[in-house]
Amino acid sequence: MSSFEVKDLKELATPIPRDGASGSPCGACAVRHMALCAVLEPDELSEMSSITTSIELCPGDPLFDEAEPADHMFNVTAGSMKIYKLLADGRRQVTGFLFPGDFLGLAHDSNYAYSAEAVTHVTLCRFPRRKLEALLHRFPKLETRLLSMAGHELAAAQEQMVVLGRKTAKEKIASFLLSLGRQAARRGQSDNPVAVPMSRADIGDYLGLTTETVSRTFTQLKSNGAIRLHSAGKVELLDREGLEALAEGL
Amino acid sequence: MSSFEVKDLKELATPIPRDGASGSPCGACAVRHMALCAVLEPDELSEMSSITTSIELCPGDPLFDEAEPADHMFNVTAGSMKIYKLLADGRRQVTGFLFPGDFLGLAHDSNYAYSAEAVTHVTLCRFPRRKLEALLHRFPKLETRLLSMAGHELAAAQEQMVVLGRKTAKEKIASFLLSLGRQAARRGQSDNPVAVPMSRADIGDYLGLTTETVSRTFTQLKSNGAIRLHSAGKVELLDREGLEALAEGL
DNA sequence: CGCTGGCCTTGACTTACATCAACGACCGTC
DNA sequence: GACGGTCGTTGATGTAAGTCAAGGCCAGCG
Repeated sequence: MSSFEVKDLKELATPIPRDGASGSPCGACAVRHMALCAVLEPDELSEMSSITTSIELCPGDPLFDEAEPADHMFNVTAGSMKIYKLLADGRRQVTGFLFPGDFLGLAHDSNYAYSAEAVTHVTLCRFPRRKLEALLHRFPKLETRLLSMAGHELAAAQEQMVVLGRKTAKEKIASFLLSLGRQAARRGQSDNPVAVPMSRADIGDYLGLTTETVSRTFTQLKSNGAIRLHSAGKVELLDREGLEALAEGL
Repeated sequence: MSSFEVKDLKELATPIPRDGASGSPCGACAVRHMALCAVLEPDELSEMSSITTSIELCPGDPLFDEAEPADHMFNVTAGSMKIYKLLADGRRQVTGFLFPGDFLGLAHDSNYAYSAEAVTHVTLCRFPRRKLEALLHRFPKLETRLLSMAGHELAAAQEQMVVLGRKTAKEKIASFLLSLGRQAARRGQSDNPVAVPMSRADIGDYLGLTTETVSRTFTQLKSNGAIRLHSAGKVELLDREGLEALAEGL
């Protein structure tokens, strides 16, 4: 089955593995090649499928909260989410945005280290933690895959530290747009114009800025001719070179 | 062999696994219980030892540079290191400080994602990447262990994003001192006074501040009576409660 | 259709931290 | 034991981004 054939509308509309029952709904999953389960053979996949529940969230719905017992792990199959941490007085740091294929819920102790919330309408696969861990031990290549994904996340986290610690507002926004674009491209979606589904407040909390500064910086880049703001959260990158130079600190 | 017996000076002075030869110098390693190799049995350990080379660095010595081919992975056995990324114009973000037991060199592609440099005199175990990866596949529990360490690092990275994105200079310094203390305690070292082996410039580059601001903030906390600066990079935490309140944003 | 309530944008003003510039403390070297 | 260098501290000033406040733009809804 080529990925060509897979990409028709009907299948894109139902990438959700359903609980139990039919052999492996994962077979038709549009994001499987990006997800944890990419490394599994059909028979292994059906085992994974058997511990999987499908979940849907509306924009703003919480998936779990920081410090809550980490009983499940998840795989985003459609839509976008944000994960964040709060300070006692309500200051918020969004530590990441998640897209189809992304895994979440890796907890280093028994509780979640962050909160997770839907940005758009979202569908996920949910795995009971203990059962998934058992599967990781049965299929070491699954663990290898997870380690590789964790390595990616770690590299992304370090990159984000550079953004937060050492870049100006303009450089932060440029980096953010380019990174959204790169992620969209990896998923085979348009990276220009790039979809920006999250609010100015979320972007600010991700970049260590206020909504006002985010807004001002967008209009500044717009007047520069570097970007154009379309409706429905689409941003067109008119001067990618310039944005890249900005993002690298040139 | 209880960890009681192990803790005499002679052995602490030679935690370095040597290349090839004698059965397993790792048996005497003071940091093994914290390191990747903690999960291995003696016979497995000697296999690991057989691919290990011991390395020493003086303060300021580079271990590897960002974008260099990632041919080796490392385990810190003594001293402290920093890892950092640079922007094109020289701005630097220190993404972490490493201490005995810490692992480094996990690269998500074929090149290192950051530079690593010794802060103090450092000893490390060096593993050829391909050989260590082979060992990971032979001993899945090694991979499980690495995944768990990566999970820890990821959680630490997210915590650091909160620090960088949303905390004031005073809160950053308070968080930093407490985190150094926690790490020291995990290694069985004093967390009060806490050892601060790195320079003001390194601290600034870790916290997204200038050396001047770091210095001023230290003196401010000193006048508050929250800390006392000793010689040799020791900082005494006089008001831990106050510092913790600061760090949490209260 | 006009009202209401989110978002987003823009403007005026404030501020925490950066920058620029001395100066002091320490340390090894000759 | 004076000298040069590095690192840390302190002071004066500048500025990027935050804060406070007001409108604008929709989308949903009575």
